[in-house]
Amino acid sequence: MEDHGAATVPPAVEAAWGLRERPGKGARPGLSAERVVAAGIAVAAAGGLGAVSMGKVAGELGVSAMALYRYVGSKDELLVLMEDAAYGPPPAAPEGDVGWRDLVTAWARGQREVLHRNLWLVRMPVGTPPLTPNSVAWLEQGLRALAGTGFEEGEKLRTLMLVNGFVRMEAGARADLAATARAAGRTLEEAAVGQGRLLARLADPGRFPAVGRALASRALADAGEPEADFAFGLGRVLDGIEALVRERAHG
Amino acid sequence: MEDHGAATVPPAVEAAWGLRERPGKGARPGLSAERVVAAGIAVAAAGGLGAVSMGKVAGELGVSAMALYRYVGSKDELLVLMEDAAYGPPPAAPEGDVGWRDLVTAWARGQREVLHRNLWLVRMPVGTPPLTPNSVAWLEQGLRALAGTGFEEGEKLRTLMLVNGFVRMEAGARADLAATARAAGRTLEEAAVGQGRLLARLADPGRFPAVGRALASRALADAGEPEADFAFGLGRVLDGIEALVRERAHG
DNA sequence: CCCCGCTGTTTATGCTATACACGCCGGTAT
DNA sequence: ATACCGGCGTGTATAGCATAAACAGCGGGG
Repeated sequence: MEDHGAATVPPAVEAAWGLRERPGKGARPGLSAERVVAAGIAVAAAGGLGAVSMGKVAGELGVSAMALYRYVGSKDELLVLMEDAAYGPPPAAPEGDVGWRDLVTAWARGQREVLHRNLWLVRMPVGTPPLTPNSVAWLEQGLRALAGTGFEEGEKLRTLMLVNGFVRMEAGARADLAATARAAGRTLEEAAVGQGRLLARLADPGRFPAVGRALASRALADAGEPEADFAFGLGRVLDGIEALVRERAHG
Repeated sequence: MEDHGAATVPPAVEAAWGLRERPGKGARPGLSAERVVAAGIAVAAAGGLGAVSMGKVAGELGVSAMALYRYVGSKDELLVLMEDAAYGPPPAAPEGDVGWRDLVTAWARGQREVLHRNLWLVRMPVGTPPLTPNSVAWLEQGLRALAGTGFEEGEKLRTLMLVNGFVRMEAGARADLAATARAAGRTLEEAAVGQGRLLARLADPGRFPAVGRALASRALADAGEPEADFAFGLGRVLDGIEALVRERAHG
């Protein structure tokens, strides 16, 4: 059992890659890891990530809480499997003669769509780097999108980190705004305006003149436009990448 | 008590701005919100954010758990106050005739330093948009840094979101790597290499050729260099901003 | 002077993850 | 055909969590 240097595989990762051995000796399982994960996703979709408890998930399946532990090693493992299942495989890359910019845009929008479909993903606590099958598939897709840039491999990885980070941040901000809006029973734009008014009440314009100026403009209402937020940020990021691409190609 | 449209102020926010009324009628308090928050930060610094429980924090102060509720309305409120206190006021902007790029760089590095000083901040669940005093002060500083760009106010806000998102993401990735490294008792670089070897074992190079290529290069070892990661990402973001600055100035 | 209100505490409730031991069932070896 | 054993789902138990509710003491304002 020489481990000497190789990191141990987390059980959750082994499960996701389907490396669980099924001895086929005893009684047939009445459940499956897939059904447990699906039930977990259902609970999260209905009540948010905070509503995911082993008891609730088990209730969804008409089963006792402890039964789940035959299929997932722990709650954390369940969450990792839920994340992997929710992402799913990346969408097919755009066909035809498209440049890296379109490919990366599609990659980012695909992730954004996933996060929008299941908002609980945004609140998922970050654990290990991507090691589950679909995460690797997304990484593969991203690396392919950058194939035409002439970047070194390390630069590609860092670039994807940057894009992914932006997508997650934007989705998080939107989820926050949506949550406060729902709590107050208002629309997204009303919530954004309310946040601005609240900030204006708390922040002394003498001490915070720049903040006061930003509040005086209708900037916060604009910030409630999620599509514009996303397009702006992604545009900046892509412009920054493009600058490096040009430098590599010409210099 | 007309609320008509103005969002209600979360108690945590009121507390942070020091708007709590002290009736001064009964017995003198033996504690203070500041001491509770400081104890919470101490617990988080020692055992991570997961170790922060009302009981542990109270124990740090030699007091019963319920006593804390005289000073913080809930655990969530305590976390918000901890976050605000940990960020503290932003550092002074660089003196002299420096451009927006240097100012934004200092702003980003300041945040990075805060996150590095208290790693638990990275795991902090995101709640409402920034409404606490120090958050507003950082926002003020960021807006001032962008004063020379000619951006509209909304563009400034979105730009700061972008930069802040990158800083948080990079810190999160580094914290993850550090956690796995510590769990395995290895250095950061060894952990990065271990992750790569693990990925290589799981991901079939036939299905994931681009990932295989990235692994074949020493890219993952490079990715273990946090300073290079940060500089690369921030450089891309700033280049993207600069492209828009030039467009605004010239067009 | 007295009492009200604020202090910290004790107690209790309900929820959480999960270790442990059990009864059961059915495929497999005999 | 039969016995058995390993995987299955369950019931019970523990420890930790946030927080509601009721309580004892003390000190300054009426």
